[in-house]
Amino acid sequence: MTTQQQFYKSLKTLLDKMQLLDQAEMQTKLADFKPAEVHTIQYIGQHIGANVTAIAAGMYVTRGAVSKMTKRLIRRELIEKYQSAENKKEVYFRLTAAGQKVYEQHEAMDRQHDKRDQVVFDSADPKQIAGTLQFLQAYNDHLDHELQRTKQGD
Amino acid sequence: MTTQQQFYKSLKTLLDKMQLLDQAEMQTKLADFKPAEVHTIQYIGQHIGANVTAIAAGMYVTRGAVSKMTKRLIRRELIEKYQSAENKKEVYFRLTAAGQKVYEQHEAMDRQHDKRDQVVFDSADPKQIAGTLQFLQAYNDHLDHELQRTKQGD
DNA sequence: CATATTTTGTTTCTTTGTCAACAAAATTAA
DNA sequence: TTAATTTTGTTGACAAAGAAACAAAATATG
Repeated sequence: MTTQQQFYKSLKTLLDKMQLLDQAEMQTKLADFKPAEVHTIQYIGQHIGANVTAIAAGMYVTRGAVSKMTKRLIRRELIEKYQSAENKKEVYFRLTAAGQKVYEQHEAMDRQHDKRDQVVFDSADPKQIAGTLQFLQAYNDHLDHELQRTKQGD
Repeated sequence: MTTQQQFYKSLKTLLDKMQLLDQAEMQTKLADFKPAEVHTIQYIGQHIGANVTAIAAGMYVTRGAVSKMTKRLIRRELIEKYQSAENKKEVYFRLTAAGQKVYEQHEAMDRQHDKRDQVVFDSADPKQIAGTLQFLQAYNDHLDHELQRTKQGD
């Protein structure tokens, strides 16, 4: 296996495992809400005033997916939609009080996960961590360019 | 944003972007096959003799998902199922000639992706890459322990 | 300004996966 | 060995996301 393949596999399984752990906890602590609902609430909470297209781009899903999910969250009174006077096409969202509560519960869970994995960061060489972040950033930048290229090139 | 949060976000978006790029290419080069079909063919090609449960564990999906997907691949004559004399309960799979062809096409694509991203590995300090792999491995090991713990603990 | 083009959001249909219930086989316990 | 338990694979109902077609609004172009 090449270094690249090893890197990819490590990355992939790491996230798979995180998701497995997170999901198990979510089912107990936020049982009334589907993972995708919580995920969307989190994104809206962190990006107030984002429209459907922006949320879709940020979450790497289609606008259709966001449209459906926000509709559901509105029905469940976890978010509100609003529009501006200048632009009657775009739709923006904000959390309701109930949504804010879910948001905060999820944030608390996130901090709990950070604590759970703190030992990994504590026992690693700070230089190694910094190097890892730097490498991930470089890879991300490269893929941004590639995505840009495919958008134009085809 | 803490280092951990930064790390997680980088990881997540990196894989999102990879998937975006890969999917676009798959739709042109392996248009007759759905992404999940190709993915399963790849796993079976790399793990000959794996049963449903093993495939599910390896791909981080449920046995139900594997059962349905393998059924479809058998119908499309891309894989074959077989059983052993010793164990009449477990079901194993192997690629047909047609499946092998898809497998090889996908492997070729993978090598192409490696080439596409080679520049990232070439321009990074080898020590940084090694450190990154090491850190990812340490994190993976930690999560394996955590998963073990939750399986016992609840 | 008027028209063509693009952007934005929604909807329908399809794909993919989970969960839970189940039957058959294998394993463990009595 | 027989009975209880666990493992394995399958199925049906349902959840979530993608793709494509569409209408309304905004923007660009002549």
